[in-house]
Amino acid sequence: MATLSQIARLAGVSVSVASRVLNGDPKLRTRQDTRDRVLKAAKDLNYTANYAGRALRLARSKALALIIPAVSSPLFADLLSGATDAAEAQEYTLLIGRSDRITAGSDTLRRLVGEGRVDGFVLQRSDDLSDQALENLVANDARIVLVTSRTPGRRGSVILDDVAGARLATQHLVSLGHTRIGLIGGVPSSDIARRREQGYALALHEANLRRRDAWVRRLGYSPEMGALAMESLMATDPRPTGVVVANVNGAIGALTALRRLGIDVPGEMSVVAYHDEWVAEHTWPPLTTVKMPYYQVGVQAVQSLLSQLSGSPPQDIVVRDPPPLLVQRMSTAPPPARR
Amino acid sequence: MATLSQIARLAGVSVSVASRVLNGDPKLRTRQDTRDRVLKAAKDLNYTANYAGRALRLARSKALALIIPAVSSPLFADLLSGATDAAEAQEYTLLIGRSDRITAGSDTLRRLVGEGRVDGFVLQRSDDLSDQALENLVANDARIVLVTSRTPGRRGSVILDDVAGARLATQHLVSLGHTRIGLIGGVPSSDIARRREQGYALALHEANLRRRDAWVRRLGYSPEMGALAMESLMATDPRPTGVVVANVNGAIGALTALRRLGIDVPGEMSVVAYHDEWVAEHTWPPLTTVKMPYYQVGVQAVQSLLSQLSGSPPQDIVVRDPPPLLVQRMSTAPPPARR
DNA sequence: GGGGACTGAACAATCGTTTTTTCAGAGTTC
DNA sequence: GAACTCTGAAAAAACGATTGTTCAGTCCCC
Repeated sequence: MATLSQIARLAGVSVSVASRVLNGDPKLRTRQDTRDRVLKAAKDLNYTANYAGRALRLARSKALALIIPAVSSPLFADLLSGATDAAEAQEYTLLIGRSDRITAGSDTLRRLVGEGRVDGFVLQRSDDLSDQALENLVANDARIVLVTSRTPGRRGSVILDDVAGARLATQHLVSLGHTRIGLIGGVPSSDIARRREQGYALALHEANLRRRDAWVRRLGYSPEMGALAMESLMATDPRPTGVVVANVNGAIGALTALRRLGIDVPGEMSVVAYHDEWVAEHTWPPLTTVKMPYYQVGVQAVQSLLSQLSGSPPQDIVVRDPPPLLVQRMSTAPPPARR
Repeated sequence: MATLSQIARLAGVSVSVASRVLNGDPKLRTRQDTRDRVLKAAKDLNYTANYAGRALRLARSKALALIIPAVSSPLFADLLSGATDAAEAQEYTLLIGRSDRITAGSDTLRRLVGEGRVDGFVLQRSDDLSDQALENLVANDARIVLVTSRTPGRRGSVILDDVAGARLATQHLVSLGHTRIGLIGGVPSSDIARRREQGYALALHEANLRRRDAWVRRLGYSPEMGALAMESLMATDPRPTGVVVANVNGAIGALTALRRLGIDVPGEMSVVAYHDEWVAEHTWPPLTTVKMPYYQVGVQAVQSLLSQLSGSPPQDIVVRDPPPLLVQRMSTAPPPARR
């Protein structure tokens, strides 16, 4: 590739002038024809500023990392899109990494920033990464924004309005007439799971319904865990007539379990899932879900990170716009007539 | 972060010695205690070599880009894992990008390499990117390996044994006794789609079965297209009793269409999909698929790219190991009794 | 016509590495 | 003891970009 000095030589100017013209330095005084010569030379040689040279000089890479637990879940598509769009808008490059590789001993995060490969990162930690473990993994001064979860301390975060989302899902079942409503939630150590459970409890409370521990499972968000949880929930007596599953992938597993058990959905059991993704349209029955503004989380996370990079203190943001949206499909219906 | 010169100062040596000790330069002659002092200093200061400085000096970024069409499809999880593992093994960083953003006018690819951000990339182009368009998008000397598709010319490629895979899927239906077997394939302009159709045709030919154009659809690999194709296939008379869907996401859409039409799977219609992914276990009925060695494609692609970077000529690789594997679930069965 | 202000650019330092080259001193050889 | 060779390390250049400083010329003014 062409370098700045080649441009300068071709244009018959010094490197500094070339650099300033190309960067539009307002403090540069130059004749129009000099400027034109530089621009033409850059165009002719198809100039692109070398990334390493610039990064070295500026001590900034203009790159961010987005670390998410399961790149393969369609769920993250929105988050990814949002983050990409926001990064692109500021001419930042986005590196995507998997947080399932970020285990306690790993130095990936530290290195990414330590080497100056990225200026900061957006991290969605896996559920089993504790606050303490997290702090051990990153440098104290690392610029980082957590998404969907929080950590005590001075890190920034962007989370969903989990309480409102889970509440909406629960309210949907309530409004269909369900009175025995279960919850398949995340692992208890996760603040996300706690907020969703809170929303569930809130909706029950508002409807004067009894919240029974026997109807709550806290295993995690994978299809396998969803299936397991649903099976054990079906073994309770009386069993719930409707279940809120705090993650769509878990809900997909839950549907599979119900099918194995020969329980009709939504005839005998209604299922509503937290989060929406394309697969939810193609399950049987198609899943009723609560769509959360995941795209906006991606956007906000990157924006918040960038503002941290330019000196602002870390912020804790809750994305409430657009609000949680009930996507009604076919997995929910009024409860069966009392037996 | 600590710099090399800080290490050197702390260890009481010159920068050059510090650098060579840390890089294990075999040509360096040094006393053991000098070496020890350097290593200790590096450890104490928690030294990580600055990425930009190194990249600038070496004119290599030690980063690769993996560009795939739909990051959100679970299908790509394996490819991604393979590529990540292979890159990590060589201490390369992997950037993940979306090729749905790579349209004709885009200069992303050119810039990525032009800026020196990555040394080369692995590209799975979207189906609508022609060979010509592709060549326009990348610099002539860019190091690039195409995955799952090929291009005439001197680019490297790593593809699946699509003929064998599609043949296996078709053979499965044949062995169940189907004689009227349809194909829902990719768009005709894609070489991938052509190879899969070839495998389908081959299996039919081997079984002395008639291949009917009316039973072949070529719309693409999305759930929507799969659904559309299946609907139109069901309108033929006689209709096929089994269909090979050349992509699992399309097959998911096809199942949805069949459900809408009230056609029983596998009672009235068998569906076998090309490619496996976790969602296939959770559709209704669970999809019988042919699992292709996508992980290995990721590994090989990165390895092939790295060998290109170290001077070898581009290779065209077909991954045959492990061979296509039939994952039998519940969407296939013998054809209904003749009416 | 000499001093000052302005114009339009060049000069030079710097970022952190890597790597070739140079070099001082100690040891060896004849 | 002069001329080597080794040893162990320092010096210096280079990668490509940015940016504060310097500088040569021109114009204006009194």
